[in-house]
Amino acid sequence: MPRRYWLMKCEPDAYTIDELARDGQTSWEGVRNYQARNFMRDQMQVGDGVLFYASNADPSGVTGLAEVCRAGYPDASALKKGSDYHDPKSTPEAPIWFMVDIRFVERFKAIVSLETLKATPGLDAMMVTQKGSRLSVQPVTKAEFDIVARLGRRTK
DNA sequence: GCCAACGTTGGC
DNA sequence: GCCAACGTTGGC
Repeated sequence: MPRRYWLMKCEPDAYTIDELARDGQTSWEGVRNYQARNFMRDQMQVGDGVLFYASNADPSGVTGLAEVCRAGYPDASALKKGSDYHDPKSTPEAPIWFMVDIRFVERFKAIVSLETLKATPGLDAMMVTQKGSRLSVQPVTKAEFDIVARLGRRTK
């Protein structure tokens, strides 16, 4: 299967590209949306490229690159009583929620802001640039991924 | 902090 | 299975 590309959102209060750089890799726990879950459970593969997106930030935008280093597996936090992410409907036998692991690849010199994404030709179809798009794990094309990576590497 | 857009829940 | 009410997301 060819390498695929994704955009994953996270609020800076929860996790940042700097923390990923420090940790090397992390488990993407806590996603509680079925569409996003399906992508992680069914489609994301080791080696897939990830645009790391900071949402609810000032400004919001892509702060770096990551790579899937473990394909979808059950999200243990859903089973943990007392966890913020606990879901009583999920059981070890029939887990509802899934996550992937990602590893740090690159921290952009400067954030590629949502404003920039919206203004860049070739990125018009990206989900994240559409109004009302709330999906926290989104597919992106290789062309889109490459454009954003180039924007992130340029020195202003 | 506001609020529009969206996803989920639950009564019927 | 409809849809109103509710909770959440996320840009601004």
